[in-house]
Amino acid sequence: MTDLQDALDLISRGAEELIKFEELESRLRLGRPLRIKAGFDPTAPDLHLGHTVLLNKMRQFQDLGHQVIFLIGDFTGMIGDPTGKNATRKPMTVEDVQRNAETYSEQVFKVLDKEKTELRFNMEWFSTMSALDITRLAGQLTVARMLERDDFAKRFAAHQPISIHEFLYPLAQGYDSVALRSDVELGGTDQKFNLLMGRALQEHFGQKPQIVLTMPLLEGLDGVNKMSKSLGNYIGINEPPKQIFGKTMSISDDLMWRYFELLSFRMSVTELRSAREGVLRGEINPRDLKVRLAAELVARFHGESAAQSAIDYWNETVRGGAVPQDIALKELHVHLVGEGIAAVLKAAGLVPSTSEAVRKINERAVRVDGVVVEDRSLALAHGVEHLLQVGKRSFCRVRLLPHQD
RNA sequence: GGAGGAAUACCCAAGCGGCCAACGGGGGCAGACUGUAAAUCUGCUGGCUUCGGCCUUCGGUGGUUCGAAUCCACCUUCCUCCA
Repeated sequence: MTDLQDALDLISRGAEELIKFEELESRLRLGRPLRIKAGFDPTAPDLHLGHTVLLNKMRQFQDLGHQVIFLIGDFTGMIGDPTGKNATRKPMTVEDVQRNAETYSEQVFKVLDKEKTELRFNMEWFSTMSALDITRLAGQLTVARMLERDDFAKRFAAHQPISIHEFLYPLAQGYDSVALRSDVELGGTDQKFNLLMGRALQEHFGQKPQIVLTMPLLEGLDGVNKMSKSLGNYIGINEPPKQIFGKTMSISDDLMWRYFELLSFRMSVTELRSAREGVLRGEINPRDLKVRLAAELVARFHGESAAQSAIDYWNETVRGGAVPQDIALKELHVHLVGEGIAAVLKAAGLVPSTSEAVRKINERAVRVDGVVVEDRSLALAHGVEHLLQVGKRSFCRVRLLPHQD
């Protein structure tokens, strides 16, 4: 009984919506591994933490002993989830799909247990369907029901075009659940309509409707917009350890709780609650919690030792203000008549322009060999190695050499 | 097809003949402080510079003028209303 309660707690952690809770409860009681489905577009992915929210949930199901199905929508991907653009997507070749599937695997199995994951493609069942089959499938749904979907409703009300084929996407995604006999389907909140479609179709095909679990969209580093590559507010799972660590440390104390809830495996819900109280009482420094979160994330994608060295690096450079050890030496070719400091900073790539360099010097943000530069006419000698620094975090070791000509 | 309106720096947005490299906000960067790269406060935010200045920029192309982001013509793109 407590096992069941623990499972329910873990499954609901961070979830936006669970339809329906009682169904999940009774299905867990069956004692058999449930089939957990989540679908993904066959695009070439470059995953960031936002994507891992869903993967984490899948992983939790795996840890509870359930069967996770990673479905690549190579058929649905050709339709494209309705966006209002009045065109079907360009068909992908088998090779495209294969390549993208591999790119997925490289990243996804940093979170999921590969051995316990069933990888499927929905072309498996759609490629053999006839026009008659599809028409019959479409016969299960009414236009009115389709128009309940928010973006369809809006577009219809605004007299914007909706192509017939756009109706096929939710239909196809729903049918995937029938083909896979899924017990639970996971998706982002934006997927709710499609996920519910699975319930409707499964019922028509005599199956028990799947439980629908939606996960929220993770906010990006700014704490406001959802994490996305185009906004640049993301932490990529393939980023180097120091970057993952640093970016995590830069989130606000408020946002940290959200990240813990959705991204951490190590901090249980109860631990999290008491940590929160500790911070409120001023007994716990939020920084220390953030360090734990950052370390956990680095460890997940790069291993424990990388996490430890990221912590050490952080303590030395950010907290201690020390100069990092591993700064590459750059040899710059400059004119014989001593080049001004501003030009050298630009050549070293520390600032985008000499004007910016001059500004930074005026802001007393530039150091050469640890000494603040006061005079922008400073010229560096040739042959000697110098340590340049702009702000607290940008370093470059340079040696000036005479220009070749 | 007809009638209006709008296009300004990374984004939003003022300016409507000289005081405009262009108000303000966001974002970004830096400084101070701190318990972290959180929060808060302050500064900076086109390029080049021998620090005197110089050069390029306000959708595009021409024009008017001593002088244009600002006026005129044409072009391009977007939005709104009518059919």
